Amino acid sequence: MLNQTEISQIRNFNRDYTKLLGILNKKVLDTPLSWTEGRVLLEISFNNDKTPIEVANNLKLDKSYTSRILNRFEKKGIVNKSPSAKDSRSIELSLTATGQELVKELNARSDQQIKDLLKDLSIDEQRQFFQAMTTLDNLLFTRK
Amino acid sequence: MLNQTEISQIRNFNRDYTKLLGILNKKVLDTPLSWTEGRVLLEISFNNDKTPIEVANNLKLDKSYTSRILNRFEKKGIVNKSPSAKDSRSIELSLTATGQELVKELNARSDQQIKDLLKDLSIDEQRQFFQAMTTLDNLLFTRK
DNA sequence: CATTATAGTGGACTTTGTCCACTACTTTTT
DNA sequence: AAAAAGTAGTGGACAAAGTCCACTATAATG
Repeated sequence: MLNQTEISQIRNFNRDYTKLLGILNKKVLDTPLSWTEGRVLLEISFNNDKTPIEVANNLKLDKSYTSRILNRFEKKGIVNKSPSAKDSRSIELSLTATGQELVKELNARSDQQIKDLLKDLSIDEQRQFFQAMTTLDNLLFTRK
Repeated sequence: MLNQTEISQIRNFNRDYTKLLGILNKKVLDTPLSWTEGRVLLEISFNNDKTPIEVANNLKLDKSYTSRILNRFEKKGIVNKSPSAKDSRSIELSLTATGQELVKELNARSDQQIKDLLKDLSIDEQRQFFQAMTTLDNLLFTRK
């Protein structure tokens, strides 16, 4: 088991890392979308014909809140709502051309954010970074 | 330079990791404090006789917002305010016994959070985790 | 059928955070 | 020493983000 000092170091890292990502997000994400709106948009972009309730469940958002976000998106011409064939209580969401553009832009910005994160590292260090992150990912997520 | 796939992997990791920490925070932090309030409390706990403006600057919070949080803390008996000797516009903050207890509790919970994070890993894997995290920390923060 | 559950919506509200203006004091400039 | 400029803390007013509840319409279950 890890000792107290090591646990503190992990806590420090977590704090610093989330802070760093938060700062980069603030800087990079000067889009017309809030953070949650961005997540909703990306969630819809993953596969088409997603329903509002799926979005809400996957992102653990209140369904009422989600509904309002989607209304905004519709008003802004980012998503289309079409009645679901399977369940007439429900709705199928799809991105408009504008929405797809916005997704592209968000993705490009997120990529740039990562590049910024690594820009002061040498090629070799970037490889080390990637390797270490992959280790964490395997231990925490992938192997589950 | 890292390729597109690798960058995507990093983005995925970042998303998963912040999500994980967020969930743990929500679950663990069922204290009477919001996240920002927790940060303010810890900030005050680092060293005594900190002034409100120092707290606001260090945490990059609005000073007005900070002022309100501190008022709440005072009302709840978490911090004491005493007039600053050096600058009579200012205030020196200190934790009450209650406040110190709360800090202890927050720290214990944060430690527990880390332990929960690692609880499904073997000792050897925990060492791998720690090693990988240290590498990231060195590359991103410490060596700066 | 009758009951129970679910999808989406809007109203009302709370929490969180921002912006601005103000007072009281301090520091700097002249 | 007086005037000007800057700073610490506060409250009002507001905006943004998120929660809770009640409701309608439909679906699923027995």
